Amino acid sequence: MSDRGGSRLPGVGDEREERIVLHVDMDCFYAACERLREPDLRGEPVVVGMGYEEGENHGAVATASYEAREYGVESAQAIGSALERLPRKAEGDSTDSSGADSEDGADGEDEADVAGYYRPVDIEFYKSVSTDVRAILHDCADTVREVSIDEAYLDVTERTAWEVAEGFARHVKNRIEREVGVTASVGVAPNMSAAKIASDHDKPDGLVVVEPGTTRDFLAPLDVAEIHGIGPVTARTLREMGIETAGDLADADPRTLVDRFGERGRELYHRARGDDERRVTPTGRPKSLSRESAFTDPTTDPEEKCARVSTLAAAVAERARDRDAMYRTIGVKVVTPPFDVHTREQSLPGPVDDPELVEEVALDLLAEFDDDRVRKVGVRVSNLQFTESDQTSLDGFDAPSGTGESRTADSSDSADDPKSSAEAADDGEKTDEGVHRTSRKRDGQVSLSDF
DNA sequence: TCTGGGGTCCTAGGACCC
DNA sequence: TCTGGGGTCCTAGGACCC
Repeated sequence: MSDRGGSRLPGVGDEREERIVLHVDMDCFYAACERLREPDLRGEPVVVGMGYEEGENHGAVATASYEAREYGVESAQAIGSALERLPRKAEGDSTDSSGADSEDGADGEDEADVAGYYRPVDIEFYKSVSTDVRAILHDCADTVREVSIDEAYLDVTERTAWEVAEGFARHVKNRIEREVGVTASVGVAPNMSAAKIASDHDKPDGLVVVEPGTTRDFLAPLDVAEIHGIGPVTARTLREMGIETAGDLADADPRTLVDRFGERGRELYHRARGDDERRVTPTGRPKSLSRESAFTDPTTDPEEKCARVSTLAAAVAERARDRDAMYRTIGVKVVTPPFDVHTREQSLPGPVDDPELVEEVALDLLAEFDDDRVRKVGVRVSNLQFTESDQTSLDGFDAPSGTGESRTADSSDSADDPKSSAEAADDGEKTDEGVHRTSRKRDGQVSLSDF
């Protein structure tokens, strides 16, 4: 290619080159997966609910197929509301189905064919489908950043050229559909931000190419809320400032934006102008792991809260162990009505892999909320360090952070199974309010790890 | 919206250190 | 004792994303 910005220092000079970035976004992924193993669902309204169980009406909508959206079913909606708009298809045994709460004055209750298929989330199955898609993506690009189970960025600069980028993207799309059986929408643009918006632009089964030099014009007419990073709160504030479209935002005075939103304001300003210097980098390791769970009805009962937190603590610890992660910070999340989120966390002197300690610290932090009505609780571990210098992710830049520290893996093994006598003695003293908890700990692990 | 679960990043104040 | 400046870590909360 001809030299554009002038030749730079060899090696580091890439920054201003035009990249070719693909954003691949699976269409209604959970619903598509359900259709994969249950082809009769094709063309039918499908609702996949989390926290939902067959025949029940609690939980929330994770994914609604486009057919279901026609009836006003939306993502994140309570299943109960979804059922009001789109009754459950009577399957196998008829009985309840439509009789449920019945609709108040809704029009046709005798239009019996207006009904949808409700399925609980089966994340393991979706992951297996996702794995197949990823294999294709990695085959098509040098760098892949998986953002979630159904979404990824690809840097394909070295694999194609702008003149044929559309064909390249179509090839990726076609492979996914042919080899896996689900459809994706793909956006192609010179940067991540624009590619993301492009993939969203023609959503089911879409393919949108935004060529270099055209991004700003492409973005200008779009609502600010379509920009990644602008949520409801920011969108409202922007509107109050008279900024409604990406074009308005691109023409705004960046100083005003920085005043209102801090450095994020400057970032959004650049995004609106089609400028985004972020490079596509491979998916990194998680920074935190958590589990949370809502009560069917908000509860005041301390025992109920403790029991739930204990369960979550065990689940989080297990999750961490599965991923070879040690953690140095343990926290809880408590949601009180209407929807106030409170977090408390505590850091340890060094990383541990210690389920009992997770539970102990979590319960301790929870105690502050003993008297509160609580609708939801969660447990989280963070400040992770990965023991196995690992295989799992390609591209391992090892030396994640602390250099020699990963060797603590050994100690965790030995400290795990045999309850040392010192530890047993410690447990006996828990009676005194559990205040001294942090200082005692499993000497085996902690002392080895810090300093 | 009457609100499910799992994440990320940013900000801001206080503690502590030099 | 007070003032100045800079840096890091910890904690809590907010906004956002899928």
